[in-house]
Amino acid sequence: MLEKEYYAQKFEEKWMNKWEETNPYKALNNSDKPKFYALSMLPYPSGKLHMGHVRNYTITDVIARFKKAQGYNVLHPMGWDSFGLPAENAAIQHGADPETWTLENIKYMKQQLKRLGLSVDWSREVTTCLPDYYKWTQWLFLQLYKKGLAYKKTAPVNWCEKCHTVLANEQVIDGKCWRCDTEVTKKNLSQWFLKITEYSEELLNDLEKLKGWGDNVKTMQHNWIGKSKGAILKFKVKEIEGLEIPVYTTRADTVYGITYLVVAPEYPDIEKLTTPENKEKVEEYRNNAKKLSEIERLSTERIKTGVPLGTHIINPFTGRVCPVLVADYALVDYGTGAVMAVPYHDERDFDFAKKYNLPMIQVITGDGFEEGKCYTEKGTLVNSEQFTGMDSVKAREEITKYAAEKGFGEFKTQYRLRDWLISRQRYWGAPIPIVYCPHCGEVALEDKDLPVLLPKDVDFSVQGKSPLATSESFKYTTCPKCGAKAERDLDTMDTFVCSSWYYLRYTDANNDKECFNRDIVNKWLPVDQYVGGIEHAVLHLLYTRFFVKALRDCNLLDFDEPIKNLLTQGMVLKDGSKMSKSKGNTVDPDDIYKNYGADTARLFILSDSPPARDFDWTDAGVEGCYKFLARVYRLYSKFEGKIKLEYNFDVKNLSKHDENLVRQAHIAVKKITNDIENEFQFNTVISRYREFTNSIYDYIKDENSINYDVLSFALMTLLKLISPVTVFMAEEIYSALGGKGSVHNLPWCEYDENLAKDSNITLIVQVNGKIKDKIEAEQGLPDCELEKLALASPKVQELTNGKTVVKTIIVPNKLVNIVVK
RNA sequence: GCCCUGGUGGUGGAAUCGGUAGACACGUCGGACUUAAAAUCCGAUGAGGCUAAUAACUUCGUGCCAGUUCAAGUCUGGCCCAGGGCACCA
Repeated sequence: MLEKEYYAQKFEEKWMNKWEETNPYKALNNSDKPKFYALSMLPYPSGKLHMGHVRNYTITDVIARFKKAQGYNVLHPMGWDSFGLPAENAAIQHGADPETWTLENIKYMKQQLKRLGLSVDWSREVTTCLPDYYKWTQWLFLQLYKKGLAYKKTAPVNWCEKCHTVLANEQVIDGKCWRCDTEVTKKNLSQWFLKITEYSEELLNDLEKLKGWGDNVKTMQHNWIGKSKGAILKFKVKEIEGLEIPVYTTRADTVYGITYLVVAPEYPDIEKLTTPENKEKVEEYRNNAKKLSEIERLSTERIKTGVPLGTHIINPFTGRVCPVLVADYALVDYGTGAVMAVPYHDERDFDFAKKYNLPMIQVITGDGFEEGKCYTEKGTLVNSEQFTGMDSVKAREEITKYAAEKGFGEFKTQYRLRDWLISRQRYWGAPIPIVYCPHCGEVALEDKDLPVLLPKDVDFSVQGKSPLATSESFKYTTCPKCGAKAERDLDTMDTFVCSSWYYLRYTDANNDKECFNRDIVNKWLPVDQYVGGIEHAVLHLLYTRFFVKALRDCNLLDFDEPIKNLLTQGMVLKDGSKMSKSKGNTVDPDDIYKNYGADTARLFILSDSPPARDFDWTDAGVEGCYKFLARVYRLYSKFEGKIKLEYNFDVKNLSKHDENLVRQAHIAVKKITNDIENEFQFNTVISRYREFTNSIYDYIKDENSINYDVLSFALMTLLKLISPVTVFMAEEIYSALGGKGSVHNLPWCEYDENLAKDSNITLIVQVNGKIKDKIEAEQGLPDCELEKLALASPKVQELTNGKTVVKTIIVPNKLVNIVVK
């Protein structure tokens, strides 16, 4: 029996528990049905679910349920990205064990997810901080290592003083730590890197294959990879025999305009290039540069400074002798760390040359060129000997060719992308499975030695070095090669390594022999629909693409891209601004479950805004959705006992009144199906629910004229349409009406194209493109009939009277436009 | 500076192909029911003009300016603004 009024709290938990017992959402690794892999970005177990999670997982859940109803074998898994700093910081602050803290959070949040009614196959749950998972993270690291894709090197790396660890380039946002906003400094450390740059070209080219990704994400990755085509040119140093300075340039066409050369303060040969009389000034300059923060140094506003080194280069094209200077506008880690300066045709060189009174030579001219002003556009070469008169774009090619022939240059493609630094000086991560032996050096562990378990006897409070160094039991081991006493690597891996392959593990989550079975992973991948936040555009979403390509080359799987379709959902705002604890405008999902039920939360978070846009959470909106659910529920409650699960009618014999409702049902099915298939426009889907519900209310206004077969058809259609969104209410109603099994196992509704439109049309009558009349007419009248109808309109006659009809435009079933003079 | 996304009522947002701009809601106002309130149900709601009028009619209206077209929120060109990304990248 249904209650008289909708009260979600009475039945939501009942169904949650029932589904827990029966696991109706189990995905099968062998099924005849076509597969559909619906994936959400896995949560970090921070303690409680927030509304961003609710939005993310509701979207994925509705997609998964829709596809299931359409007959797909759906894989919709969930897991925990559970290594990372917050657990460790909690350990430091409250003396808790990071593992206990994390697992407790998982337990709580898992309950919250279940309460949200997700159709997740929990038998495939993955927890990245547990040994049965990180064993395979370590194993995969070793595969990359063996393939030469993981290497250790000493380099200046990004250091966050607050997090006490290094960061990857992608984790530095505007010179600050992505996690805590602390300004990042540089440190020289020996660290592990993954060779993502080996895949620069493929990562860039394959973006084109990703038709199901938004342009915003693709452009971000495109910019991040930052490909540019140019040339390396080598300049002999006049004072030092055998020493050359190579530069990278995209403007080889301007070589005849070079008047000086600039090297970065960290340029390796800088000391050789400095003459004794300049030594003091140069060192002072370099020390100052070191002190400048990354943010200051990267500011384009800053006035450019530099000092001469005292040495010179000879321009091989002109024989001209040009001074070499150090200036911090040259960057050591891009190109060669040295820049050829052509002040007349480069803004930066221009500013710098003006400040220090360095000479300028014009070598390009073109439209908009002005004497004495910097000209950076394309044009025609001047003052360039045999290249004078050549188009500048062509000259780039020709001059580089010339340089190559003469042996002082070559073509060069440059990328901005850097290798991925994955060492972290923190405890709560997967240990790096490498040991250092005094005899054998760097040695990879063997498979049988995995996992390298995290030790418990650790002092978390150490700062500036890895906490693992404080564990004697962990630090010392024996060399797998020679058995001598050896030391382990004391860093852990970036958590983004763990999250780069979790969705592969879902396909075969309980396999304890392999990280995943090759056939199974090939079968499920690529992910058909991935849903998550845009903030991972150049983090997770780039790393994971690299990972799959690397694992393919390690011969572990057979596809090139992991994600076929990507939906990046917008943020959840509260009353127009970002939800945050400091502003005190957060909404706790538990409160919503308690006061309105999970169905209301699900319905509301999908309404109002399309998924990709930001969503504004308002109390009034929640209230409105709750009322709508109550309105739907009342329909079923009111007619309980009269609603038939099996109904029977022939549309041809129905009254206009009945036929109209049947049509409204078919229209609703058609539009809702299309809206979901067309970029998951759930906001309009929910509008259609309301429209169709309003139609049913219209239909029942006169209780005496109700045909219960027709009404049952409409109500059962509505129930099925709404079931992916309001999962509990749909099940409750279906069960109360005596439905067998679960409403969530019913197939999706079909529609009849002929019935999915109104029987009549409103013909729009225009005169000279302006609407003058609207006429009710039958569907499908021929053009000549429509024209007759339009011309018969009194208003049209009034307006055409005494004028000539030039032409008539007819759009079938829609519009007639009469053009008069 | 370069790139991406967007700009529609008081608000969130609708509008396959160029073909009724503002679906569906929120809000507001009014009505029914009620002793009263809540809930519910019904109705009005882009701006202006004309009007006794809520009827009829009419003008304007999708960031701005042009253009194409019988017809433009939608297409083309040029701008403006907002949000996001990249950037002393040579």
